[in-house]
Amino acid sequence: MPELVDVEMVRRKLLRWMKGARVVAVHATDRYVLRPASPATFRHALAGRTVRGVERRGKWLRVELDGDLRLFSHLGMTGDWALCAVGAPRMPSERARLDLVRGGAATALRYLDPRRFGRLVAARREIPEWCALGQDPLTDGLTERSLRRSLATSHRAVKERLMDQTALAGIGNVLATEALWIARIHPRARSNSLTAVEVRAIVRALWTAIRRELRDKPEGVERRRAYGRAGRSCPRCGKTFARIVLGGRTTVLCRRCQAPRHSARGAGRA
DNA sequence: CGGCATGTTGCGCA
DNA sequence: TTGCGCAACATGCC
Repeated sequence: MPELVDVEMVRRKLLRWMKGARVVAVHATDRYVLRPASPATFRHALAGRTVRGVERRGKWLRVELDGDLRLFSHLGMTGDWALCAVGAPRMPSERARLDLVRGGAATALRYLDPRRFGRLVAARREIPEWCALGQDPLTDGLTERSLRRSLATSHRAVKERLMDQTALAGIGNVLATEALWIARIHPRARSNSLTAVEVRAIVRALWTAIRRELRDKPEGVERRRAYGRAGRSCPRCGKTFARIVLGGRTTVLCRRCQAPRHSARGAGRA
């Protein structure tokens, strides 16, 4: 469930469910998801507090509560928040639960995460992971100028740079793969070798991909053009999509549309 | 059974 | 010191 757009959807529903509500009880027993805090510390920090708002930067959520407390939530690969009835039986993938009261009505929210790559952190100040995040396209904006600056300072593969959360926050494998296909840029192209025209194409492609996911969620999966389509044909030119591994992550590309730019010195293989 | 997965971190080796 | 590949983390699905 975990890229900028998915996390933004979770933020919106959390805001709807939590804003103005008071946390009356906390059930949290999964030490792994709460790491390194103990469940007791976590419960104690949250109990009795009222939710003021829910923010997001990149793939991190920050629930603001009174008394200057913040609940940070990262969904990892399979995390999600869901509404349930107070006292509902625990689900196998349930890692934490907050019982809430708002205007006399009692509800509960549970954090579900079968794979447990996610994290929950209650803290009185910002956490390092949050502070290290780069610009978030939706909350901070994303322009040709800002992306050019961020790409120019790295010679790593452009796809890895786009997914570097300290450079640009929220871009994951889906958005990076989609955007580079739309922009017709080879994922292994050196970040700082891109021309102004190419950077502009990536900015536009990122917005196209983000907008498409925002609009189509959650059925939009089938509308993806490159991600998850290795072995099928490129909707633009018909050539079979190739699959490579870049930075340890599966990367799908069209070798015709996304051919490496020719370099006199003989540039990258892929 | 093996392979793969929307994420992050840490280790060992250039 | 920096950068990169790779394994690990824990679990489900095909």
